[in-house]
Amino acid sequence: MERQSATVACAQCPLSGRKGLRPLTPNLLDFVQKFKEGEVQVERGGLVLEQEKRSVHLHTLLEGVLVRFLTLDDGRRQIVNFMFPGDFVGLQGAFDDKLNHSVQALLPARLCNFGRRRFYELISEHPQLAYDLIWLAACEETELEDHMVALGQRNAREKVAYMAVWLHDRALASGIPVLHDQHLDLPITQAQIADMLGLSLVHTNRTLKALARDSLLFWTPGRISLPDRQRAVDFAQYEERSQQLRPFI
Amino acid sequence: MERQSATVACAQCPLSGRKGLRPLTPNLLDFVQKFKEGEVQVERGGLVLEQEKRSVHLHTLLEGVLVRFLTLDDGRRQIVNFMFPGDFVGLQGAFDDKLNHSVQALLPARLCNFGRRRFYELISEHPQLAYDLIWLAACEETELEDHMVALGQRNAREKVAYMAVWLHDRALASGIPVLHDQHLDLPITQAQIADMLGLSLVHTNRTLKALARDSLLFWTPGRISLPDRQRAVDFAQYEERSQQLRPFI
DNA sequence: CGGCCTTTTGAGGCTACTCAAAGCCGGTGG
DNA sequence: CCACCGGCTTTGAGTAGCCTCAAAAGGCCG
Repeated sequence: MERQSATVACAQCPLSGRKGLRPLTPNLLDFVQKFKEGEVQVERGGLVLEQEKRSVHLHTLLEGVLVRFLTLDDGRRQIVNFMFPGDFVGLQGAFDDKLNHSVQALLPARLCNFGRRRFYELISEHPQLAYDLIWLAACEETELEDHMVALGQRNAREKVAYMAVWLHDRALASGIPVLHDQHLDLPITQAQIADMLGLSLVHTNRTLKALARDSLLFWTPGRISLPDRQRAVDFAQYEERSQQLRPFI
Repeated sequence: MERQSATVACAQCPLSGRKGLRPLTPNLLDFVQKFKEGEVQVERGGLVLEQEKRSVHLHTLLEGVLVRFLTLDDGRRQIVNFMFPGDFVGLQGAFDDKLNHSVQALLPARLCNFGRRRFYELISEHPQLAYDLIWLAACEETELEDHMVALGQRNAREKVAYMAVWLHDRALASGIPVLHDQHLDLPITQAQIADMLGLSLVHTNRTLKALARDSLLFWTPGRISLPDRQRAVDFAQYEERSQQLRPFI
């Protein structure tokens, strides 16, 4: 499921220069290097973090896409967010002994490891890093709030449209290829769409069909196509967020 | 709606020694004092922050209870969280020019003001403050995730039970009085319950009736009573979170 | 007393759910 | 090379949970 992989020096961090991300200064790269404790590679479907367990590491996602979800005792699942390169993974692990959520790889992923024990040390010497982490946490909060609006206030079709546009935006903003600005290749199953939007699997399928019939969006296995983004945005009442360059650590 | 009020020195901060909160060291109190730019008092129903606007200040909630919500263009509202004394209000305002949500006072509230411009300065000199802020942000994230599970996976009765138990927990943990460990006095309208849980007003009302019929909980205007907390917890599949002392700034 | 906000109740309808089963596709092994 | 298997998608049928429209009742305040 997981395996260690050859570690890349921070100076060669694949995130430096990645579209949408604000590069770290050489000075900070040097500093962060001292905290990097190798990398993990996780294949498609593999678990990065597991709910109820405690994590030894915090991570930065170097490559790939992740899903974050909670599971109830009776098996119901709620996907709370997707994570893209540059995102900080497992922040809660720095404070709580038990994790609130699980994290799974949607695409083969590579993550950078930081020791949980040295977290305070990591942020205390360079306030810039602390500032950036708070920034990322604030972004994350904004995203969750937007997802909540979708969950609570939108109907099935609006929900799916919202999710499609959001994924497109997020992919574009983090340098995941989007062919012709329309086609996003991500292996998201209908069961996952259902678990994110609080819909049943069957109704999710029918809703996808309906949206395709109206040519609003085509969510085929492995690909999300938005022939007319603006129309989808309007339909979903999607609220555009300012796309600043995101920091990463 | 808002008015300035007599400022209290940080050394006399009403949050020091408040139940559930970890007091600041005299050293830090002194430091924070330099950033305090007065207070605001907001009456019941008054707006603390407004969506789409930019805020000049960040705040710490000294007294009272707040609701945080987003509004769609067509008027649909989604309440995303409630805030209790010690909570940091308006973190997003430190980074984005436009706020994602509005914040309204549920009880008469008093807030401490910090200048948005000096945010970096505030966290950079004392890493402890940065660390605490990241902690609070992580807590907030956990809460939102739990709310999302309620929104996406629970039915109407479970949702209401979840919300009641959660509010009780949060009130207890921040020193809001809960009579006999059962009765929490909070003026939450059925419309607000509906807006938090993604239910219609009518159905919310019927659900409350049904829960009262089963003696699971009594949510009368102005008061939430839980005669048997454990039964409500089980019914809602409420997940208990570790209650550590929360930091505040 | 009148007006406004909130709560309550009734009736009818649609959205989304459950149960069930078939089709599809890629992978595996005989 | 083909049969088999498991995971995912698709479709049908019937139903229940929740919604909308509508209106009355209760409570608070000027």
